[in-house]
Amino acid sequence: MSEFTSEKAFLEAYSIHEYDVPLLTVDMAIFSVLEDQLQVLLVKRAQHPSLGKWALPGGFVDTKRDKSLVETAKRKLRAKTGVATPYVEQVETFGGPERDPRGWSVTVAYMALIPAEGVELVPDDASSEVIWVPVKEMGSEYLLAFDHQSIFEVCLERLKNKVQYSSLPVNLLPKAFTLTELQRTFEIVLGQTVEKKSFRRRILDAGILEETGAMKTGSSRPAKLYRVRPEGQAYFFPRTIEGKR
Amino acid sequence: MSEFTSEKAFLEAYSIHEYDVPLLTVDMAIFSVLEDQLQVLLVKRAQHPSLGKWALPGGFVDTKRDKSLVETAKRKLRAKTGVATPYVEQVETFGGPERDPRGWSVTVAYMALIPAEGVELVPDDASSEVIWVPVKEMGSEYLLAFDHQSIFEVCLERLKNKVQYSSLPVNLLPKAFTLTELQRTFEIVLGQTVEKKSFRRRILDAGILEETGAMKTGSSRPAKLYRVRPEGQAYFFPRTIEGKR
DNA sequence: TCAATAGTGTCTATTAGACACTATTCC
DNA sequence: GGAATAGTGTCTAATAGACACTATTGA
Repeated sequence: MSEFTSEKAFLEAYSIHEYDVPLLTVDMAIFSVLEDQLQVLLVKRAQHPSLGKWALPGGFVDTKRDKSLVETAKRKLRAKTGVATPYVEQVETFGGPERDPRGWSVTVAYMALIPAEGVELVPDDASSEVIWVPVKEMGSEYLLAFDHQSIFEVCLERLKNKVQYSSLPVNLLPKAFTLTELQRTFEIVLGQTVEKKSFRRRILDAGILEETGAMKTGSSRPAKLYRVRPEGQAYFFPRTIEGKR
Repeated sequence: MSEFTSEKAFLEAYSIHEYDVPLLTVDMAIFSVLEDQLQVLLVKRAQHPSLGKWALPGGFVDTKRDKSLVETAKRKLRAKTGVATPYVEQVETFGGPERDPRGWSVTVAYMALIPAEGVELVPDDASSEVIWVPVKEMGSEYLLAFDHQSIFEVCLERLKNKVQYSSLPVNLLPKAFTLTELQRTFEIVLGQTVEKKSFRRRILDAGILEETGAMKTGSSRPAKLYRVRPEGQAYFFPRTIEGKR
């Protein structure tokens, strides 16, 4: 049993600095679709360790300001992209003695989906450059710091998997979009074509969209513009997209 | 840019104790089926804070011994139950300034599924009692320390959700079992009955089981005994269990 | 009128649910 | 033979894929 008789006495004597605690960071894979490709945001580190290497954006919890881990993630994302209302989802937490040269460390990995339009990438103290990189070029062109390559891969896998049975990709598009644009976005993330009628039935029957009333004109026949219903950010379908038989 | 010219100089001067780092723990919801009920393992805390309160088992990472977070989780589980090869899955990481009186803290929550038979619950330094509690009694009978009630609820929700489309419940049974026993286990976790033929088709067509060759006798007509194929621990079905139309 | 894209009608294949049926054991 | 449980045959309903079809615009 404890040597302290009351919890109050225990807490007054408690100092976290007496223990060998792991380092804790939050990192994120921020995805968007630009130029008909799924891309991920990378920063060039302006600080030790791994100064000058590419990495996923992230950093320490600000225990003075952040009220939760997702707040830390959103704060980092807003600093880099200016986007205030991203779709953010916790993916997995990684920990071990070897992943950071400073010692036993833990990182809580998030993925975020944001629309590409209107985003302006801004470097800060922690990063000298901020860029979009097509996910197809990851692993070969860009060598990431720490274990960020494998964190990225886990986030990408989660995204690709979830697209099979959820409406997540709506978060990659601007507020109003056509069904064809939405289908194209699904196809880009899935890496495979989708049958038009099935896709439209699936999305429309799910009831996650509503017509804006406006039309998108320009090419040929105008298309209806839709927006996401307030609660439609993450609908889960009872079946996965099955693809060709 | 950094005031250090080399990463080596930076690391030599680095001390984690100069920073205001969050506390990090690992907690887990260990599930099993006993007496035809889904139950979760609770411990009575033998240490401050919240000494004497019920809690999910867990604790600090041992930076000397643990090579990863899941190792920490498995070590805690083995200490309480003696089970060496549980099904363990990371669920979510929670963090915030209010969840622990010692300050900004983070816990990585895992859930585990273990067969009930042959498990002997053993208290240790950190826990004066270790018990199984039916999940139906959680929230009313047992008030948990910290934010463990909500962590438990998230783990339970993950489990119930995943049973809809995966073969996870096979991990709640002993090595050999009949299809009726497996069906009953699914029903207990789902909280709803399942149609026999549909269930058998689903499981058998998935190819995750193999016959042991032995039969279970005792009541009336003997039933074939099955075991999980090596890679069958977590099969994902393309559709969810839909229940009555 | 033609090209291009939006959007629909409808058939087929697959699979989960329903449920009655048969099979094998113990008593 | 009857109770009890294991296990099957087979029809129906729901839905995703296939794909040809129609609709509406600009040039």
